[in-house]
Amino acid sequence: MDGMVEENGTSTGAGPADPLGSASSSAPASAPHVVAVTSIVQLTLPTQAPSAQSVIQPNQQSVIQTASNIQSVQLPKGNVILVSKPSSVIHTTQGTLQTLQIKPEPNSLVSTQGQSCSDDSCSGDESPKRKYREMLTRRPSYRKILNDLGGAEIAVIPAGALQTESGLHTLAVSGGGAGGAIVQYSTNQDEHFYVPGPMLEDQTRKRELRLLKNREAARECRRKKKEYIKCLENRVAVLENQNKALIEELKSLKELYCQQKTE
DNA sequence: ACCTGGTTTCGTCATTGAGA
DNA sequence: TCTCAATGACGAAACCAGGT
Repeated sequence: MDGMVEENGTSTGAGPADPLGSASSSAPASAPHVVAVTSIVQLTLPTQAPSAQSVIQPNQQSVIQTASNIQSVQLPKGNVILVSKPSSVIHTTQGTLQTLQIKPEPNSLVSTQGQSCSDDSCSGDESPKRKYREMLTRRPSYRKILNDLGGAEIAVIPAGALQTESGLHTLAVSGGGAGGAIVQYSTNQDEHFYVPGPMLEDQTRKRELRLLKNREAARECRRKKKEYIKCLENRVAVLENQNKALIEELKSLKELYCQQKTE
């Protein structure tokens, strides 16, 4: 899931390619697209509190990163936002369509200008992929967190483990200290083995740590995945609106053409 | 109230790719 | 080569809606 999502942009990267990435460039390239629209609204996003409605949430480790904040804009029904793309064959002149040009912030991975630095296709001093990774995933390691918490002492003996119940057997317990052996084993396949000796105790501790980390990683991964899907759904809605507007426009142009023809 | 099939959530394992 | 974070796959448990 390395694919990046850009609002109305092209999806790049080796990950799951944006299934909708080509939707905005499917218009015939031969004839310039004249839309009955009025104004172009250029919007530079302020660094204010984010809208609660935004699908793309800032300040979280997210698949979809924003430079700072994202604002949602409520438009009256029937209006459509076109995110400006220099290469687009769609041009606006007058009418009810509005174009948003979102000025990219230096660190933003979200590009609405038809270009993105979210993958290898972008040349630069540093690997964009690396930058992306650092931005998205760098956080204090769990080891560091555990150290900060004071020693990473993870208990390996569950409550009641000294009883010989449910396949859990006590062999022996030796003296305290760091090298004190935890001497238990389980006959259940899925249970962990607790075998005497500091080295194996260390192995057990490492395993617990690994499981803890992976648990957290899985949670985070699922959160990102949900966010990604949300964003895709959002894009579907945007593109559907766009499609509707284009159909309407085509209709009116046809009517206009027929009128002029009969005159 | 109980059953059942579908969905969601969570933990774990295996694998992969990047960085040291 | 080793380590580690990310993620797909899988199974188990929880949850929910509809039927009886």
